[in-house]
Amino acid sequence: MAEPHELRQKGLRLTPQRELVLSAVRELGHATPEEVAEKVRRTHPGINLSTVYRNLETLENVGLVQHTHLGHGGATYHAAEELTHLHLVCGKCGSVGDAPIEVAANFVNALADDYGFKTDVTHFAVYGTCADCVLTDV
Amino acid sequence: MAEPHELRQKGLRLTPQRELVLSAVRELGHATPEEVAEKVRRTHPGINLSTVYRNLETLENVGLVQHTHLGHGGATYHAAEELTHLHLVCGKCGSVGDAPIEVAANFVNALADDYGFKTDVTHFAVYGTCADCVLTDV
DNA sequence: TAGGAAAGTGCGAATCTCTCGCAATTAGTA
DNA sequence: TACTAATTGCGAGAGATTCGCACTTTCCTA
Repeated sequence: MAEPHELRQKGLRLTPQRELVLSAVRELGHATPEEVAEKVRRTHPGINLSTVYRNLETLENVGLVQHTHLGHGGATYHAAEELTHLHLVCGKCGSVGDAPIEVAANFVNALADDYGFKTDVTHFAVYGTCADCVLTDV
Repeated sequence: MAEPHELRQKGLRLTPQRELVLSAVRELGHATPEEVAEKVRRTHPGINLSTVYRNLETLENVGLVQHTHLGHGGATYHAAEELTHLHLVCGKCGSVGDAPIEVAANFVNALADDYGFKTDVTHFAVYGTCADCVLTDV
């Protein structure tokens, strides 16, 4: 136990709520703040929604989690170490698929070369129609 | 004047509000519902915000306008015929640049070939850092 | 061309999501 | 152990969108 907790290494105080929020994000994979709160409440019923929002923001500032936009309005959070894929959101069925970021490598390079734009492909989802719905489509 | 109005062709009733919303979207290029309402109110002060929302949705259903997500929460609306470019949103300065959809052609094809996913590149913005901010960046 | 059904509008209330202020609590430090 | 600053809980508040409902308007039909 000589090594400091990862949260402490980032200069954050170690509170039960903070740890719970972080582990909830890690366990859930994709999660909205609301879902994180719900998950945390299973073991810690008293936790406040504001606290969840604030901790997600704090954890994002130190790089432990990141958010992406999968649709409509709400952001969804991921553990930073899992953000190695992009999201394929289907507009018909609402499913969220994954694809390795390498698929977008050429696209990212083209934007960098032609526009000097440095793209973060994981921040927004890729919207469209999934394979199943393309087939089902009338 | 023998040919029916484009709204009627789509099976919609022709109301002044509807026409105003549609032409506002066309004139504005990118616009949030709030901006559309503001624009319409210059000539038709009484129009209700609910009506704007409802008409945007209706017009989207018949394919005359489309919405995209440029950031945070709010959707922005475009006339369908103008959606020929993708949006490069800078996370630092908030600027929104354009790029022709052709830049994404390979990317779109790769997703189609590998995952059967039919991508609508214009629906979500492409997030990253614009050329100016990349230079300015420390 | 008048009459009426159905679509559309205005209005206000209700939701949902997220942010803020403030007082009480707690972690980490000396 | 005592102190200070960070953190939490809670309730209020802001912004965006949706909904119900009564009234109005469009457009089809006789």
